[in-house]
Amino acid sequence: MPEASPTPRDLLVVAATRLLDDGGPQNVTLREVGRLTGVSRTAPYRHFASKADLLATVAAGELDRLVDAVERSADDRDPAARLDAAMLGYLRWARERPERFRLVFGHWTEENDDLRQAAARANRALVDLVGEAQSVGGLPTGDPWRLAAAVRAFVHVIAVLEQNGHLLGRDRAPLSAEDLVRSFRPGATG
Amino acid sequence: MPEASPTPRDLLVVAATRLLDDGGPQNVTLREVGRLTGVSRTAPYRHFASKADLLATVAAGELDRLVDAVERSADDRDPAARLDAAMLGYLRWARERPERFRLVFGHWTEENDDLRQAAARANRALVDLVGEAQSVGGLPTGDPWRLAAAVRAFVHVIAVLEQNGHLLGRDRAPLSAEDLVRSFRPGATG
DNA sequence: ACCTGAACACCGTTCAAGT
DNA sequence: ACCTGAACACCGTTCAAGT
Repeated sequence: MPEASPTPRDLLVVAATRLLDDGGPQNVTLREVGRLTGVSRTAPYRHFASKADLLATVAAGELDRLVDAVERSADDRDPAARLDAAMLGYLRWARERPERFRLVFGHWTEENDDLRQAAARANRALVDLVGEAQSVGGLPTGDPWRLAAAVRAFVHVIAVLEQNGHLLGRDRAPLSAEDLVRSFRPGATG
Repeated sequence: MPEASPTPRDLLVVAATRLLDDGGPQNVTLREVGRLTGVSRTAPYRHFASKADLLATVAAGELDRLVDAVERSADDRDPAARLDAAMLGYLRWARERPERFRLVFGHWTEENDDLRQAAARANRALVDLVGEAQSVGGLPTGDPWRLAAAVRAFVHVIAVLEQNGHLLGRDRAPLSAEDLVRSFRPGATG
């Protein structure tokens, strides 16, 4: 069966994502989003309540894609290596799409059902990965939700630090984000 | 001797900081900064090249204050507790001034000499604290610069995670940022 | 169900001119 | 050394009106 043809709404999201990649949320203007999709500059208001709502929709979609990318990174790995591979996949996604990464975890969006559901899905996927790692002995036992929070915090922090240049040395070699991630060996999480 | 009376430039920075606290960088408009200080809306351009330059100046000043607050937190502590106290001071500063914290480490400013110098001072202060902790056995030996980078990364990450709500659980108790900071016990740092 | 055009209240920035 | 006022090219958002 053929691809469902994209709705006007989908086209607006695609255009907004392009503008986001080009220059961050400030570069996303509803007027330009309209122009890029061949409609007037007020047409986006037929589909989104505001610019913040449009950005929240973009963020929800990108969070889903982040989860997909992380899960693909873990595929085809032996069980012991899956969590490490997933963390490296997260890091790579953040590095290759810095503006989307900042949008997803930043303060540009509004409370929005799409975004809340995407966040819930993302958390569920991570808890599954962590539970799996526990079952093959790659992580200590304990509340998987709590351990997943630690994993998420750790890898997220590394990604943020790398984006903000905190890992760079001026006269010495930069710290490797990948090395830092691979060094993650949590103790008990009582 | 009396306080040096604030220059027009200082007043603009104060007004910008107030607007920043109230609503983030988007809430800082040069027009309103001018109005708050009793000058016209284009007067700020006599002192700053652009809005980004004004924000970079604010960021430089706030980074200095962050360093001051961190050093005050470490004062009057026995040597073994100084580094922990400093990290908790960093955390508290970030929590109490979220907009300034995001500005200092965010992407709203321009390359700017004030900001570069403030960053250099901040790093020097942290390397000193780490060297001191090493000398009393509170941290493993090794390149202090490299270890300082790890400390900075760790505490910064905790602060970011807390601000972004990554430490909250829906049905369970939130992770304590303070507990996480106190759990920082680095191993060898290659 | 989707779009348009005019309008309102804002922005950052430049520039000629003033004291 | 510092400030003003007019102007330009933008914004997000609303609304009456159209198909």
